[in-house]
Amino acid sequence: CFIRVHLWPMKLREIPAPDFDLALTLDSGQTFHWESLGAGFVGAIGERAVYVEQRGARLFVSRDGAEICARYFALDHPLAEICATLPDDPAIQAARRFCRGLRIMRQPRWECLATFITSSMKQVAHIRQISQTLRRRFGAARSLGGTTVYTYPTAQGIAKLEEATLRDCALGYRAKNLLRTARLVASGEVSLEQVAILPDDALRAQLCALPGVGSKVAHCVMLFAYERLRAFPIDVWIERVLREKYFPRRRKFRPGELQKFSAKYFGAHGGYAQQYLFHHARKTSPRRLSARES
DNA sequence: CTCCAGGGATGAT
DNA sequence: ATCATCCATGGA
Repeated sequence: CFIRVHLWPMKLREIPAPDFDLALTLDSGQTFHWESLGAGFVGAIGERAVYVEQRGARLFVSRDGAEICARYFALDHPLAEICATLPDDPAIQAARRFCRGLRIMRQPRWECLATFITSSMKQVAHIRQISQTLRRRFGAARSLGGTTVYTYPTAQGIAKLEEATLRDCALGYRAKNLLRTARLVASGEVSLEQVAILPDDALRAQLCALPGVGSKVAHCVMLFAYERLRAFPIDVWIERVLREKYFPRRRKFRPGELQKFSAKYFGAHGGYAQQYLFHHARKTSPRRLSARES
């Protein structure tokens, strides 16, 4: 099977992908570097450049990326079973309908951690811009189908830089946090691989010890890079959803109270519930464009 | 112009 | 223990 992408024809391999929506998953705020190309997308999965295109319940993937893609997009997650364990309330029902085929991906640890350190108080569009700038300036170039994709810079690569160099990438105050965390990881003082054996609470504590990592970022990294499907990141969107849909009368919440409620209420696959609620809210929220209706 | 964004760290009550 | 403030930057 061939497809012509840009200049060069590329050999593709087909893999089954039932209950999966590629475009939806790539647009759900988990990763920030995939680019639309032709009928599909190009991006890097770790050190490898990949082209992937969906036709119905099948993916067509650049030749050496099939297994990597299947793992990256978590095509083995039993989505129907996972969804069956989520609470069956109106908010979840609406979010599930809207997010059919959205999967929680398995991302490389450092790349996910670093990206979410740079995500603090940033819109998705700008997180993408920061990710691409870091990749183009400090990552490795890989040519694919006539275009070039860039890997995410390693911790060692970031650790060598000066803070001012990172600030030039529009990182703002996040530059210091990214640099300090990169140096901790690059020096081996912290091993992102070794902490993977820890139970949820201990893993979260280790992640929160890193500069620029608090509760929200730690939950994101646990969910997107450590297969902790219980993790429930609470950002401004999710807090809004929880307040409106589950506590419409309440005003005050003690710190951690919503986190605790979510852990108990959404359960073992709460991360899926969170991602569905997040994406549904973000994509359907009324885009206030200073309504002039006079 | 103002408001806000997949927050975190710090210091004051 | 909770709360207030600051931190940079760009899109809407």
